[in-house]
Amino acid sequence: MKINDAANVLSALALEGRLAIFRLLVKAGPGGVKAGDIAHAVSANASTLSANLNVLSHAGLIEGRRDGRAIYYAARYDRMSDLLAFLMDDCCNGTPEICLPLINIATRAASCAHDQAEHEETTRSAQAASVQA
Amino acid sequence: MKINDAANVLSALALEGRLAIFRLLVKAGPGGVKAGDIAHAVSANASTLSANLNVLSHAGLIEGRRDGRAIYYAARYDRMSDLLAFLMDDCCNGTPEICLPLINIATRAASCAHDQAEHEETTRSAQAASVQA
DNA sequence: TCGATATTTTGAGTAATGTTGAATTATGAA
DNA sequence: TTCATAATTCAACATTACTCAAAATATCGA
Repeated sequence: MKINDAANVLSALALEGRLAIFRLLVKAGPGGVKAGDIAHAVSANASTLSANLNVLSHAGLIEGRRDGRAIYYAARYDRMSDLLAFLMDDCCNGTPEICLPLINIATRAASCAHDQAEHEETTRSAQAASVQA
Repeated sequence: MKINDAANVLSALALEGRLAIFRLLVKAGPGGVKAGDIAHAVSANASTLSANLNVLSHAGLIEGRRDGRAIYYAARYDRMSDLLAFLMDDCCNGTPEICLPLINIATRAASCAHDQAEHEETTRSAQAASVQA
């Protein structure tokens, strides 16, 4: 990912209303949510919502698929992870030992995935995974 | 971290020029970089730079410390990790198994910290750390 | 104190962004 | 075909954001 691309994605997320939309879609999962339901959930005017969906869409963060008269929007996790990789890169290439707080949240996220995958010893593995500072 | 706070931080990073500044400071480490040197590195006008440093500063992403007539600016890693934690949270609370690409970059980042800390078997541990999809 | 250096603040001009109601397009059902 | 529903596009407006030169502030050395 290039820096201007990253700036574009960040800018798409930089408005509270759009960030709320994106988070809703991340939580909702790959099935997506109808535009109308999104509008209701974040209490937004229809045209405002449409404009904001368009911005998120152009940034590659979400995608829409038509089903009847509804359009379902879903988060693109790959794009999100590209952004996070871009943001973390500098830390790795620079002075990694400084980035521990950042690394710790990454580790916590990773353990959350394992917990989900394995369904066992949730708390213990989360603690064990944490890097000590 | 609240959503409006997150939107604010994202908005501070959402301009290519500011993102370049922030990345420079992340790479530079806790010692920071003189404002003048930043201006030279990103080839920015002095007042433009000052305005942008101010935005990053208000977002809590950097902080300045005066040393003689120079002011050194340094990245605040804790703030950055707060943001990343905020962005990853939804994934954990929603449908974690979907977030694997995202989790993988987190794991890679974590292993990069371990590599730095332990200085051994760099490639093997990075591969082992990766979650299989 | 005076001059030089480093940075910020101010003020102005320009560009970009966000919001909204009204009109439009697309789909499905009677 | 005609009507109702779902969503987008359009056009206008208000607001905010960006950049820059010039002036102001702060610090240091002579």
